[in-house]
Amino acid sequence: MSPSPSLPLQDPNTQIKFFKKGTILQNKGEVHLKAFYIKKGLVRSYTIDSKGKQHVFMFAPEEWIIGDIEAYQYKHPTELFIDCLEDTELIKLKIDHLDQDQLSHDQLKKNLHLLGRRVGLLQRRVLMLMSATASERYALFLKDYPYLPNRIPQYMIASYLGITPEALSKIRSQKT
Amino acid sequence: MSPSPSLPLQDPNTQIKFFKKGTILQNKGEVHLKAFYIKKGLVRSYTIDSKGKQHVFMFAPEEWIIGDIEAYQYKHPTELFIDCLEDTELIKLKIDHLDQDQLSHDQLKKNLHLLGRRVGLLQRRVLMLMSATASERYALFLKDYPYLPNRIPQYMIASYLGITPEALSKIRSQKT
DNA sequence: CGCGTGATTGAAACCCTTCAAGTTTAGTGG
DNA sequence: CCACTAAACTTGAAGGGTTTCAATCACGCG
Repeated sequence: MSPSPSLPLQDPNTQIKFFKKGTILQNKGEVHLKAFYIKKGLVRSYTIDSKGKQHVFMFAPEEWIIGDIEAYQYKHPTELFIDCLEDTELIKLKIDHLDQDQLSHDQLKKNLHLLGRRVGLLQRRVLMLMSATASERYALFLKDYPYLPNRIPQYMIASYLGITPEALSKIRSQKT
Repeated sequence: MSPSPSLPLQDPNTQIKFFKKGTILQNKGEVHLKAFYIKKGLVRSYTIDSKGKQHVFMFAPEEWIIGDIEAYQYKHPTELFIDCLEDTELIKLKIDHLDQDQLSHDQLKKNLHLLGRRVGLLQRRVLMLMSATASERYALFLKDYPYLPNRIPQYMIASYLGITPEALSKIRSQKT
């Protein structure tokens, strides 16, 4: 799984901003949605369900874009928190630049390509969540994102995979 | 969850085709991918995993588009079967028309909108699969697609929800 | 050094699956 | 239109993979 193509959605006069590890970039319930292009560092989006449990929706390392397209599309407050897992350097994007009129033909095509890749990733994820056991999920994660595990605490990986930290720990100990 | 916007991706000289219930429109492993705009009827995509189990990826009733964007984006043979659950009237689309050069500005925008909605749906689905119990999943399905249950066999709904037909049957008997 | 966060390990509980049988429904041909 | 057969749904018992809960361990950092 390769990263997103280079910098679509870009507003010519946006500037790079820096945030320290732990900074919350977006809170659940916000209406003015944001999207971020990550230049350096690592960002995560997650939700907290009705039972108070966290679920990691995605990780965004260098060259990825993160945001809540669902909330934007369906015009409701976001379900997603977004925060920095490392000191991060990013570009703030306006999510509604996705399909605005003034965008050039080329920019539209770039955005299309970007969304297409996102759809592809999500399709894989859905099929994975429906068919794979806990240890299969972890194996797939290692294969798709070999460079990520050492940058992310295991309990967050477990959350991304839809299993508990304890289950992941046991899987890892068996695999030796 | 409302249907897709009216007919993007359209090739002016494509024509409507008719298929009988049970017709397979696309087989797993195919390389020349197809996409379909459903005018009337009901179509489904599904995969068969390494253990031989079926998993319904999506249902496409009237005004929806169905295809394997993942396989198209990442240039590999499709994992998805596509077949008709009812007698169906559809328009065959070329999936690589998504971002082709000759498309007009307006068509590109329509396609962007379409993909945006798809991303939104998939995001909801992922979070649902990670956080919801079997009976919560069924409740969400009824809420999002109230018009579908009486057109689809229950074992396929169960498959879409990532649970067994038996589990769904028991949930339904309790909810009385 | 000590505290806090994250990882590990084990036992019990649980939800869902699996397997099997029986029942209902739908489709088809006579 | 009925009879027959296959498909779909239901129901129950047993089993299993994960979760939950709790305790312990490891480690980085002030």
